[in-house]
Amino acid sequence: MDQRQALIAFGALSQETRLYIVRMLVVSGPGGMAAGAIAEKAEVSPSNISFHLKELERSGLIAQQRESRSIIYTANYEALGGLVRFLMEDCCSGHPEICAPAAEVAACCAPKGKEKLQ
Amino acid sequence: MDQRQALIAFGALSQETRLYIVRMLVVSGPGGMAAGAIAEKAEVSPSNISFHLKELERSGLIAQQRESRSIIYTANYEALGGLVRFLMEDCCSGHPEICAPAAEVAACCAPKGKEKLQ
DNA sequence: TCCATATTTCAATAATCCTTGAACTGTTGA
DNA sequence: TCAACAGTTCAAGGATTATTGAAATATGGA
Repeated sequence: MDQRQALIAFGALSQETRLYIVRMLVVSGPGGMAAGAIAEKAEVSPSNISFHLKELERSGLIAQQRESRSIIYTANYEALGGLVRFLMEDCCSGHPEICAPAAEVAACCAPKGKEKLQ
Repeated sequence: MDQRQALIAFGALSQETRLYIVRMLVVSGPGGMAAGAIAEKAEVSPSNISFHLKELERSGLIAQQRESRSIIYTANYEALGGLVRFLMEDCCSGHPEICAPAAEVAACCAPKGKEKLQ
């Protein structure tokens, strides 16, 4: 994740509908969701959801794949991780204050720590 | 950090000059930087830097304090940490892929791990 | 008090982004 | 092949955001 990509990603996340989509797709997992289902959940028109999905795909935060008539969108976990990484990249130059809360959240994903899912 | 704040923060970070400012302030530490110095580094006009600094302050990602003639801006590490946390909040619902890289970066801030600064 | 410095505010313009509805493309089943 | 379904694309308009330069505010020193 370089600065150019990060700028696009932050821009993508700075719009209500798009932030909602990303969070929905993160939760929905590798199975993803069809564009229509996303539109319904987000309560926006097909053409509008298409506009935002396209923007999110351009940012690399989500990916698409056709499945029969539907187009399935999934979160790109690697890109999201990269963005978090980018945001924290500088913080270790003497400022653990930023990393601290991140480390805290990350802790719940520790290999052995699966007991506290959700 | 709620969704409303996150939206504003992502919007704040989605502009080149502002992303540059934030990264500069994170590195510059608690001492911060004067508006003029920031403008010079970022190579933009005083009125333009003022516009962006105001936007960043509105987002909560930076704070200001007057010091004699200068106005000193500093990064708000807590807000940045909160944003990282917000971005990762959902990922533990079965998707350690997002947290993994974050945990990796965060690791360098571990209490005992100060040997690997920068 | 007056001037210089440091920065902000304001108004106008330019640029970008979002929404909408109509038309278009691809896919499936009758 | 045709109709229905699932989405996308496009153009127009509205809304928001960014840039610019001129004027205003605040501070400190002569």
